[in-house]
Amino acid sequence: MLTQIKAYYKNILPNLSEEDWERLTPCFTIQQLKKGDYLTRSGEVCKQVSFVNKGLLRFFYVVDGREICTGFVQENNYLAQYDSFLTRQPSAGNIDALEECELINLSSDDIQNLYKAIPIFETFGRKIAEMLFIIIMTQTNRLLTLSPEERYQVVLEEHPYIIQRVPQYMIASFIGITPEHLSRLRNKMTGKTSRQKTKIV
Amino acid sequence: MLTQIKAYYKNILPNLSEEDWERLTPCFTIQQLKKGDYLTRSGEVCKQVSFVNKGLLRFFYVVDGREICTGFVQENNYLAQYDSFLTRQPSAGNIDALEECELINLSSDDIQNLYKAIPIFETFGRKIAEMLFIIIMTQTNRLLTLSPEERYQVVLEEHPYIIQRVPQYMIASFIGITPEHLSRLRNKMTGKTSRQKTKIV
DNA sequence: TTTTCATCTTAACATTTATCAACGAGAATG
DNA sequence: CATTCTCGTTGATAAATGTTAAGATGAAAA
Repeated sequence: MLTQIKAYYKNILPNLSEEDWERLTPCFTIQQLKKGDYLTRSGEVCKQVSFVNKGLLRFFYVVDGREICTGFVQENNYLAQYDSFLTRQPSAGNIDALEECELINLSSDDIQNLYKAIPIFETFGRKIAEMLFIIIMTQTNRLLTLSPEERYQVVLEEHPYIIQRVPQYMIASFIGITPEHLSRLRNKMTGKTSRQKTKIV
Repeated sequence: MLTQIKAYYKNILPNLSEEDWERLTPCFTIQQLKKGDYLTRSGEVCKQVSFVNKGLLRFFYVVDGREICTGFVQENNYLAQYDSFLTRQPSAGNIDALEECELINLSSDDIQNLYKAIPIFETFGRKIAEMLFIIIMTQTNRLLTLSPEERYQVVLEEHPYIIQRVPQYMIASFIGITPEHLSRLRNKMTGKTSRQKTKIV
């Protein structure tokens, strides 16, 4: 059960001792989600972070009755409604399961205690925050510097798995266009020789 | 000289001891920038973080010969080409001074040493990363969920100082439109009664 | 199996936004 | 003072993208 998450911690914290790991594991709780289940809903305060042991989830907002995806998280990554988690304010976003999921959770309270009790865990928190920052900054930069077609191309190249597991209309909102428009772009792109254009990030 | 930055640290780390502060200050170096000077250039690896003691700077990319602003940082904030700083890879972005600036710098090497030497400094690093994450995540969400007009409205409401100190064409690229289009939106907006629309984040 | 539902595609049309060019105001410079 | 230069505005036009509606396909459900 904990094989993957232990490897994840060891990768970020090569110096993590067996003792510290043993102090960590009692804090873990397991959560199962079925396809379509919500992990967090708009208006809630997020009080945990989840390691995705199995499955795939999405972040999304509902604007004017439409769902807009802002991110996807698959196995072997950490996931939370971080804005809400960090600010302790209700989030406007939702997270739900696109597939059957198995999560390993860590509560806010436990995390705060771990920060105090295990110095190296503070490093873990910092590195997670730094990773998330880079991911989200990359996305922002792409929204501002790339065309929709280029953004789709990047998704294809960097996250080929997403194409397999996520409906196209979700990808469309993720790159900031309508499903119909993405369909046309795809149609236009097929058969093209690989282009070289300015790519930021 | 260090009044502002000390208050900044004390705010983030209320428990910061006078001793720890004294170990920190020798690492600071002062940098002056004139309007138009670059702090970091595309292609460079960022090896420091800067506290803005005075002035205003912008992040920007050059795409197809055009400058696209992705952020602004004014006095009393930390600033760096963080993607490059964290990954130790060359950045595609630039930072330059929109006004005469005074910066208080901390080098990568010193930061790494401080992480080891002063445990509470690790907390500082984590909180900075968390703050940056929230800022940039908010921007991404707005690019995906708000119209250009709404995005401009948000800038007006949240950063009225930016309007005063930054040329409009930079604001335009920051919210993802052309200067001409922003000019038209502003024209259209004047005289309107305050609207209430769905606002995410 | 049949039926329903979700997803993707396509077309016609509308709207938004970009492009290109010109002009004017005001600041900076000589 | 005259002269650039930067910046914002406006207009005409083009391109990109959204909207609405319809149909096709295949998966899920009855």
